[in-house]
Amino acid sequence: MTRKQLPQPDRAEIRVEAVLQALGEPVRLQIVRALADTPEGIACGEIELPVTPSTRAHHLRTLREAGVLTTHTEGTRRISSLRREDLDALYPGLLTGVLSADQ
Amino acid sequence: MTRKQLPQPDRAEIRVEAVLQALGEPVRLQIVRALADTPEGIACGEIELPVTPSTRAHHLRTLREAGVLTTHTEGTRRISSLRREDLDALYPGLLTGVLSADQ
DNA sequence: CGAATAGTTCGATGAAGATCGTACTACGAA
DNA sequence: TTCGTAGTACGATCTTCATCGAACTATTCG
Repeated sequence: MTRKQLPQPDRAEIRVEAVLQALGEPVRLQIVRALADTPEGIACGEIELPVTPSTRAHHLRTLREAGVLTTHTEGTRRISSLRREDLDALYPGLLTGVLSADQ
Repeated sequence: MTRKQLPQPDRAEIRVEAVLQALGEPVRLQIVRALADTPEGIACGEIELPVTPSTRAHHLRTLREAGVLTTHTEGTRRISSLRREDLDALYPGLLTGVLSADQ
């Protein structure tokens, strides 16, 4: 079982504009909410989304490049999880606040 | 001196996607940072911004319609201030987190 | 190996939105 | 009432980006 970390920005490279812009898109926010429910990470394809696989890949890349989530391969699957520790360190309260929004 | 509140969404009407999208634009984030420094509100024109007045008006409208700030007239001037109380109630920690980002 | 599975990349398209200049409105001062 | 100031509204333009289908990569399984 191959296991590899996909490229992502270091904590110091994360920019708040990119994070906010990434979170400000409905589909991506839906992804983030799904990840928040499963701290151990989840395979991209298992999140139910109203878009095609290619669009899904685009959004996951955007979130990863913004520093919101981290992804590693596990065989043919890609497991993503929130970079909660980094985000909480950089912007304490932000993630909690976003996720506290009812629906 | 005329004084009038400009139309804005009720607290219950504020949507987190709109807030995040509004905050995820560099010029608008600059506006929000400026407002955070002056709780008593500030005239739009006094915020130094790298855009023309019409673009500035566009961004202020976007922020107002998203529920991020409130604006009232004071003579010919329009004073804006953050809707900190509403945002903190809806998304506790969000604003603090965003503003804690260094630059 | 070959087939199946999970997911990406690329190019095209259409929609959203950031920007500007110009024309306009509202208010206060003279 | 006329002028100046503060700011908005509108229309045009240009850029960004969400979306898709099709082709591709990588990995596991038989």
